[in-house]
Amino acid sequence: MSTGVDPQELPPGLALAWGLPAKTSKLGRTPSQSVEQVVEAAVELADADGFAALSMPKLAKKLGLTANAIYRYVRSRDELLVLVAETGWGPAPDLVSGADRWRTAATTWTRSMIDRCDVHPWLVDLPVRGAPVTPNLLRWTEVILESLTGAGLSPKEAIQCALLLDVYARRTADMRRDLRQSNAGSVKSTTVQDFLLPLLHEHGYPLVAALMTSNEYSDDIDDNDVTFGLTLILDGIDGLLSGNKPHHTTDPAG
Amino acid sequence: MSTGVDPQELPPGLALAWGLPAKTSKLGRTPSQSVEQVVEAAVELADADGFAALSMPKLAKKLGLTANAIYRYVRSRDELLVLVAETGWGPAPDLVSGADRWRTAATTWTRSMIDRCDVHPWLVDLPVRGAPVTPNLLRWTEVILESLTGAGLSPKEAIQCALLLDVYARRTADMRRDLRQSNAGSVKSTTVQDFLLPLLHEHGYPLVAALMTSNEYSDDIDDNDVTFGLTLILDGIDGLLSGNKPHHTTDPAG
DNA sequence: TCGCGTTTGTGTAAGGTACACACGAATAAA
DNA sequence: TTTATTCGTGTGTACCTTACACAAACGCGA
Repeated sequence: MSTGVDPQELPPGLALAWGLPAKTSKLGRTPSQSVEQVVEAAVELADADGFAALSMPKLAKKLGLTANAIYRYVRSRDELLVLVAETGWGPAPDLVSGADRWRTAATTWTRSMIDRCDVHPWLVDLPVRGAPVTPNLLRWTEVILESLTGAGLSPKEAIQCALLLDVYARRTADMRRDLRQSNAGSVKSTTVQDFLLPLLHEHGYPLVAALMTSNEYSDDIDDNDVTFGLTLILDGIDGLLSGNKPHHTTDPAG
Repeated sequence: MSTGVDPQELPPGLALAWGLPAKTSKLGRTPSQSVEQVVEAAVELADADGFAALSMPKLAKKLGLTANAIYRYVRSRDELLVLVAETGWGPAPDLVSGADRWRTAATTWTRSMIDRCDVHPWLVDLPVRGAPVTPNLLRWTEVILESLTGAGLSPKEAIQCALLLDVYARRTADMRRDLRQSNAGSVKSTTVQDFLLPLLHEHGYPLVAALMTSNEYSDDIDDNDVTFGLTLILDGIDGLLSGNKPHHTTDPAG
């Protein structure tokens, strides 16, 4: 079991995420909510109105409490966000095992991340404080590490590659969401293009201007686009595995 | 020149970033500041105390004004942030030209981004609303597109690859900063490890646990690490260019 | 069984900060 | 003088968080 570490000194959410409080005393007034219910309500709130709407007063109102009462369940808003992230990402996917199936595994993993961001678009907005420390998020890390090290990568290489896949998934989901709503601030907007295109031609941005006019600058991200970038990364990993990198071993500039 | 688009309807910062106000009338009270001075002060504020300290009241106090007065120079906080980003990233690097030098160019570009994040660590914290629309940021985009299309990539491929490099640079800088400060919340903390390690072993996270104990999970990101990931991406691009992708053309799972 | 202290949850109120706006005073050119 | 523009004061709203008092529920002793 766990050592005698004081939960108070741990980072926000760590103790709660691992179910550590272990509320033994059944004394006192029974809580109207549980931590799980609070987090669940927060998730619903973010699902409905976006990450910006996830405030303590709004959450309290949704639960029929005052803003203050929330702090009996979580110590701070940061702690709540950690738990919300843990719940939002949910359990990690099951990946196929076997050294020759690492491409399938990595693809599944990355697409699962993007899928989760489609389910909970606010996942992209959650601040990332550092390396994951909660069960679900650690499981996501564990399974991709298992696939990559199983394929022959060193632990350190595996982390680097996992990070690359993670970043790629998040950013892809982010852009896809931005383009999907396509509000007035988007580059797709005719007003923006009318303003920007003359300036681009005048100040020497031929490539950006061409992309903008051909609408390739802000088109939707479809499945093929995801596959494209993913293939590129996987090919890079593959080169790393087979050791026959096209040009060099350490110097990327050449 | 520009068309008759109403600057009011443009996204925040767009008009100001392109120097559009063109304040012709010299009537009325002379402003005590200029937009450039306001933005510069905001940059200094963020440099000194981090992105969180970049608030309108604090900025006003630094300039000897009230919070309200700032809104005479920028329409909203979002507009200020757009201009701050434009100034913070600064001018794009000059890249070597020539189809056979694209690796050098891409490497320079990526390392320049990371360098900028070392100069202004808060750049990573700035929210990204969508595709860049300001002169400096568009120049960053233009130069990398020039290198990649010059090497033989299609415009759409070039954008995808540029995005990948961009994401890699930002995330690398982000992690490096997080590890550099290495505060109590970090995984490096002994308290966290004392709490987490038994749980990891108990619940079946052998790989993460091994990495954490060997301290490879939270080590600093040195130059070799940056080179590693960059090489991987560039090798992926190289495979795209030469058309001899190791395994497949479209399906990354295979 | 009853009462009491203890423990715990909740509400009220308040402090502190931030973004943003309405209005009038101050300023300086035309 | 007229007019346009900046600036300060004051206001309003919203948010995170804490301090304090009250209310409820349980265990224990009488």
